[in-house]
Amino acid sequence: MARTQGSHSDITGPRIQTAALKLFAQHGYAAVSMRQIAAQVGVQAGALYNYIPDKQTLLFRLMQDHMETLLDTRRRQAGQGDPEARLRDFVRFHIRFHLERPDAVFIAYMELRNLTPENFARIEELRGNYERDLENILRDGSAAEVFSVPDTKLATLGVIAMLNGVNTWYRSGGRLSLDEVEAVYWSMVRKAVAA
Amino acid sequence: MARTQGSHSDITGPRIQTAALKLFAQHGYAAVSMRQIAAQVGVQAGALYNYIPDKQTLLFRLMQDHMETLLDTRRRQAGQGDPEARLRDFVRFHIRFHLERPDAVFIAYMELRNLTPENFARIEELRGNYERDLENILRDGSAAEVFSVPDTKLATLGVIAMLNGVNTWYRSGGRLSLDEVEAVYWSMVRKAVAA
DNA sequence: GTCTATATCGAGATAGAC
DNA sequence: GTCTATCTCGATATAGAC
Repeated sequence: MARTQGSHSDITGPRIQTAALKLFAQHGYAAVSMRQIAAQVGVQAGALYNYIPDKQTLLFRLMQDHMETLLDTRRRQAGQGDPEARLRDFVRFHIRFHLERPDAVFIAYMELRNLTPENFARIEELRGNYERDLENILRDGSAAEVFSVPDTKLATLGVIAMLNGVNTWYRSGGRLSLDEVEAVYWSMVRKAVAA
Repeated sequence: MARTQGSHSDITGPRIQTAALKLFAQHGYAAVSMRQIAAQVGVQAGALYNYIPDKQTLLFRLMQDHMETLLDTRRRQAGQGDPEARLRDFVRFHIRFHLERPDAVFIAYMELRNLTPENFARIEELRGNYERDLENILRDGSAAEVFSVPDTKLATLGVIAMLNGVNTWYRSGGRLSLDEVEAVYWSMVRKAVAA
């Protein structure tokens, strides 16, 4: 029988994360109230505080989970081979991973300024780890003279910025398939860093 | 003599815009109160409403002013010549213009979702005008076979995304001068679209 | 673990005196 | 044109019953 009260600890926790992710991405962290999140989950606002100490921690955990999933997934999938193959692999991975979770990506990007300084520093450290991955590929390729970039750090930031742009316009079912998008961006990245 | 009351219509209007620009960029539109803006200006909150009908209109005007300044400045400075010269000119202009006003750029990018649908559509139209400028350069260059891009529209978005990234890390007095940054990005863009 | 009720606070916007 | 005072609303977070 349906009940409107009772214990749901197993499902309420994840549902809070999911609801907050969606609402923060849609309206922004500061514009979303705890009441809205609770309504989306189907509980009263007070019940949220059984799962999170406060709103700030909720935001931080969303961003931390996202960044750690990014790093873990990348670590497991990262290919070997020559620098060009590794770069191609990175481009493909980055586009695909980010297109699969647009809400989390959007939040991890747009809500940095709503983190406390301590939380901000922790997220930035994770982001730095990810960027170093690409930077190493570009440095190895430059050393092997298969790439020629005027500045390894700027090339890293430039490539990531270009790839991040995909999330702002791509919609599945649009003019281009995911494979086509990957091919187009790989073509531009490859040429941009080519010797 | 100093006075704490009286008429200041000539200066209060611009000061509201300046204060709002700074505060919105720093904390986000939704997180900034009208009282904060008023305090920065040096008036009481009620006085703001002699200049703006509401907070939403204040945000919209900031973004509209920014986009129209972008389009006007570009129109006056746009160079002629072959597609490669025009592309180089665009890259240089884009980086320089955007680095000169980081707060306005940040807001025009991050606060789109806080606009009403009508205001959003008007800003997006202005942004489309700017993107078409670059798109025409890439199309002309492809037709002349000095460029080779797999998809003109995606190349446009890719280049702009890459260039926008500069604003996230550049600080004057840092490792690279503005001229060096322009040279590095021009090198990457040129190669990315080269035939 | 969730509920209802509430404490405390600050938001956007307006009214009317000066 | 700016002030003070205030209306109305909703925010985060907590307390205690069930």
